[in-house]
Amino acid sequence: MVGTPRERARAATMEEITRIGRVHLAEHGAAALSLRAVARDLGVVSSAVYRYVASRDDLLTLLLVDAYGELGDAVEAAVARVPADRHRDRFLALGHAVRAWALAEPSRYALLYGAPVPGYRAPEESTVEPGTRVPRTMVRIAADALAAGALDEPTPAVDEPVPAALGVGLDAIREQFDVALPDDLLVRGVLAWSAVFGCVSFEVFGQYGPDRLGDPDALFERHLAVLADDLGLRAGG
Amino acid sequence: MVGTPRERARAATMEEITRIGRVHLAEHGAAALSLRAVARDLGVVSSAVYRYVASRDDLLTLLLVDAYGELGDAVEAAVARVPADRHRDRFLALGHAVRAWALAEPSRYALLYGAPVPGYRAPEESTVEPGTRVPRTMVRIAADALAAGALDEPTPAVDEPVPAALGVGLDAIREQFDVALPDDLLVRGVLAWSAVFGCVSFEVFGQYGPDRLGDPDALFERHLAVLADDLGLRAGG
DNA sequence: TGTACATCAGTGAACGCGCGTTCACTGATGTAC
DNA sequence: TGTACATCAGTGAACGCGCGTTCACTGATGTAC
Repeated sequence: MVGTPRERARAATMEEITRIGRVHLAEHGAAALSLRAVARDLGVVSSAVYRYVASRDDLLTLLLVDAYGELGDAVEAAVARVPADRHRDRFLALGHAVRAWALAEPSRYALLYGAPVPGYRAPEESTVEPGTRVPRTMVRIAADALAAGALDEPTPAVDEPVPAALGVGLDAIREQFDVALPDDLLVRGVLAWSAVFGCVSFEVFGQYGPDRLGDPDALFERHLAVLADDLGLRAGG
Repeated sequence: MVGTPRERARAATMEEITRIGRVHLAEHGAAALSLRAVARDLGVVSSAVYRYVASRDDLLTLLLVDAYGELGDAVEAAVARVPADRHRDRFLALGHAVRAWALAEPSRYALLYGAPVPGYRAPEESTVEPGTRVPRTMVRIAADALAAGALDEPTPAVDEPVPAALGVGLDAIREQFDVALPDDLLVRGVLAWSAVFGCVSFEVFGQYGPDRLGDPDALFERHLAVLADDLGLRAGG
């Protein structure tokens, strides 16, 4: 109970708009998200929504940040539930959390990781930070494992060092996430990151076909295990 | 020059519709694809398009099959350009071809591998076959390598055999693609498949952020190398 | 070869719909003196 | 404590737009005799 009654009413309406937006996203997808429909469900004339949201794109941004936040919360909570020295289990927990959230919220997942909404550009300033929470968590897990000496040295895929141009990109990651990981490991981390989301997207978006390869749980479990191996994460450590 | 003039005119118009549809897909995305807009570009009144296409969904299916076909052609041609006994290079060629097509045709790629278009269900009978050409090609590469004794035995990620329910799904793949691959290898194949598309989707859909990690070419190259290793594909064999 | 008929591409008007956004407005809630 | 004023949520009408789909129609192209 903070702020004046008016402020509280405003905050409540704001939350209600977010809630309704989530539902519409789930039912009709991002491209069909409409201010008028949200207004209808809010029980208010369409122009009234402009008191809360500057435009349709603004509403999309709101929902984008909301979804990134929820996914980020879910992933961080799942990882935190695992003891800090069980690095492989932390990685597996991250993967499971991403998949569970995506299966529970397919349309919001699609908003984040499907094709970009045509004609919409997410504003970087409000979107980059919430959008990097998952990769940040993953890089952190790898860095912790490395620091604890719990990482196997994987057979390098290529003997040559990474090209200079790629090295610059990797430096940016190290700086942004404040970790010190060698090039090869960082590249493997990026692969694990995109591979996890690749598997999840294939499952959520129906690429495995109508019969879904029989047992999606077991399939994902095995995939995570291979990716953990690629990172050098030992069982039990 | 086959068929009556009328039939040829019809085929030409059909192709023109497909061409215009591709352009609209590229410019506005699948959700905004509209029969009326296609009619406008075709220089014809909107109802005339119904002579060629039963509905908007029908047009989407047409474009879906068209895109799958073009991607399939590109991938198969790229793989065929590599000598049949250079299995790893064939796999790399597949990956490069997928990525090149996706970067050249981001909206059509999004139609195939982004989130499903809300409210649209692809008819299986016309869509499954063209949609499985890439995984079929990949499984074939692995099977050829195995048959030629050119596959390293990878360290198994898990010692236990795959669960029965997953085994059933794998049997279905073996039957559909007419290959005999052991469970573990097949699971790795599915991972490589979804990981390749995961990497490509991240790049095409902008998940790597505005600076794109510096050198996307080199990054993808390394990722492909790791995935090839995971399949046991030896360099040069 | 010529005529009667069938096929089919394309027209134009209409149906009912939903959309984002602006604008002048009413009336309730809050604030300063 | 009471009054004058400012703030702000919500109204209702309007703008101009695009959409999918149906329907009765015209007129050209093809076909059977």
